[in-house]
Amino acid sequence: MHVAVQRMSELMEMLTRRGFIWQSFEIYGGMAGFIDYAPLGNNLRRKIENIWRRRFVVEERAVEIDTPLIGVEEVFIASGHATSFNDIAIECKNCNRIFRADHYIKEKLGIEVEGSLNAIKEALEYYNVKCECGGDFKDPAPISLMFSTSIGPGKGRKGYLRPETAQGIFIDFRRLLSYFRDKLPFGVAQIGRAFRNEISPRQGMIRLREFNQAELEYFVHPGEKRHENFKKYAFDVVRLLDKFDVEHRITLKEAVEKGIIAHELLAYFIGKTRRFLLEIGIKDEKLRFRQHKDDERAHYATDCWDAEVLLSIGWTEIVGIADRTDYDLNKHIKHSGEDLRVFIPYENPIKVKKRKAIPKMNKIGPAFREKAKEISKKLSEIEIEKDPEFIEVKVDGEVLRISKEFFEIQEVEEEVSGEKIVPHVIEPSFGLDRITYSVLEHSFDKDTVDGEERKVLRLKRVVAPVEVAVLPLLSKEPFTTKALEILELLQSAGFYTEYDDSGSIGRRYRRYDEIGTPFCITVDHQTFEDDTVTIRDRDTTKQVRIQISQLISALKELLSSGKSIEEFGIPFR
RNA sequence: GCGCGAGUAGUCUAGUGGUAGGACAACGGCUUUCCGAGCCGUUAGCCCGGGUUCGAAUCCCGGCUCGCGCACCA
Repeated sequence: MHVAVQRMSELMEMLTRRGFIWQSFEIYGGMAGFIDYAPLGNNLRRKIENIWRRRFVVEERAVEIDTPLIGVEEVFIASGHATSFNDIAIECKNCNRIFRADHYIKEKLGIEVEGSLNAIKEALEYYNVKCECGGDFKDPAPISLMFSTSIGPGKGRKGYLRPETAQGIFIDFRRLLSYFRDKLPFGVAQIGRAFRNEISPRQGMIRLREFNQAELEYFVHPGEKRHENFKKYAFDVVRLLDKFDVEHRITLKEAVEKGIIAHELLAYFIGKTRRFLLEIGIKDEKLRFRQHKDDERAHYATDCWDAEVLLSIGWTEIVGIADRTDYDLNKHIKHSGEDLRVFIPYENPIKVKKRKAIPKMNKIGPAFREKAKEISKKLSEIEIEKDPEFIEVKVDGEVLRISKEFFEIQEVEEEVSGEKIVPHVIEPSFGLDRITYSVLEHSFDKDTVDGEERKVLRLKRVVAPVEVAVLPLLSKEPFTTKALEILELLQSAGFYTEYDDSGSIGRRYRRYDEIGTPFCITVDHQTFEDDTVTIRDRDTTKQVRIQISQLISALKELLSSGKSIEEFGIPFR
């Protein structure tokens, strides 16, 4: 562990010095839980985001949207965050320890108590609950994990900074459904900031108060939790830690068949997530998927698997893949009164015989006047079993007893062409800051070149924040002008480049090794004889000579593949 | 939020009440210079606020940040 911590502080030092990550508000003393993405870190995160987009949006029947960071209070009352994010805490006057009140009461007294402030106050008084140390508790008080604000001038309307991006998607569900022409399954992604007022943010980029999420909400028919592309990952061997702490190294197909993973769709996203993480540079041997224990799952999830990576601080969650079922949509149906169900047509419409009450409008009209329309509507909806003397209907909250003179019972044949269901949602939710940090830690390396220690960031080429550095061998004419010409050529082709003519060539190579630049182009004496430059590979430090005219196509191919530079030129030196 | 420890230049670090020093980095120059070479020069620092004292980087109090432990992590 000691070595790991040492490594981490070395890495953090480099990340600050070279411009990946900076402490926010530094000149005003800083504030825990906030970081600035410096130039290189920003670029790295963006590249990771873009690959995520390709894998989780472009390759799926999915779209990406962008909704406000501030949400009105109603959203979080509906989602449950306003209550579950307001845990009640109790603090001991004597030993100053803080507990979550409902957990503490359950543990000590074995009683389930409602999470409200009043209920907890009563319980504490009634049972005269004391701290483990014997001390008295202070009055219980809520700790809100959501940042609150007010919208508009004066008192305004209460709002919160969103604690997850997901709610914005659920709220737009009706619009999204019609965008997808009323057909399941479909996915909706959102990449953006979320906010949690953590009590004690720690460990640099790992627990932030403002952080970046990439979430996909994948809506499916509850009976069809499958994916047509599951076969792509079915035989991938994954490391699973199930809810009983049993470790498995098995194929996803087997895991589904044995019931370790609840269904194929979750397994699909586990497989897809794993491939994505490997693609951006997470080490397979430091990656596992851990199933949430029954008492650990969030208020909304049934089965939930976290992707965890091994970092210097231990196993750390970087992705959560949860089956949120119909929890969120049902909540919003209830609170907003909107119908967020999806109509699923049957393959063949079914004919059903039903006994129904046919309203006699000529009687109902005069008797009930303005309520008549509503009453007849309610009557028609009800299925009748026997011949009743009366039927009760609820109109504007009032229960009316409609006697049989107002309707007649008939057997009707209705054609049912489908049913309305609330779709379930599978949510892969990615913590981009943690992922970015994990990629950095898994790439941070040292080796020996010509007997000297070298720091090298072995980033995958596809995520490298600087893709190619252009270096004149000597910091003078005509090398500099030629190098600047090549720089411009590469910039206009869209590469992320750096130009550097400061210090000896060896020193410059080390600079770009340290920030993970995969390739260096060097303009040397021979450049002026045959229009070639050298390309140097970061990992091997080998060089090949290549025609300047072929540089762009060679770099494009090199950066999007794992190919060796030796396929693109003649070895040099 | 509690407890323990720490905070000096971009980075790392010496300095325990009396002029704040070094290494590396960065920048400029010299050197026919392909893997952190050398030489000369330059830039640059006591986390913030208050107190004690003739005098505070140093002692005391408070805050902030970082690390560790506890708690928290929907």
